[in-house]
Amino acid sequence: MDNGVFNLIYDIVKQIPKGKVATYGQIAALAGNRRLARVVGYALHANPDPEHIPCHRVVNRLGQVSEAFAFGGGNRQIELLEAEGVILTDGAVDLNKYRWNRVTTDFFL
DNA sequence: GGGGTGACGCGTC
DNA sequence: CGACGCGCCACCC
Repeated sequence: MDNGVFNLIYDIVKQIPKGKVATYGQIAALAGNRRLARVVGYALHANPDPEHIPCHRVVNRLGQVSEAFAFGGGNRQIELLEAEGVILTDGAVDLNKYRWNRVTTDFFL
């Protein structure tokens, strides 16, 4: 079943609330090791369920979206984020404000 | 079955 | 301050 971290990554990405963004390292850290960031990127790259996996809410530690975003093609990711209320500055979001804190979210929950 | 790469992050030179 | 390599896991050839 979830023998791999892959499945876990999908589960975490699905938990990202609307209007917030998470970094690959953040997800990787929740998955077990922040070094798994590469696997996170690969997992999103596979994106077997884009309708349930908001990969567009996942950005790198710089808050910038991947230019190699093959999810719909082009900067589609940016438009999706703005549609959720996330302001993008030069293709990057303010992680200080939009970074999804699972701990904080859990605190509010 | 083995080797190389990748939508990243961080440490070190 | 800038550039390079390493580490991790999974998938492709």
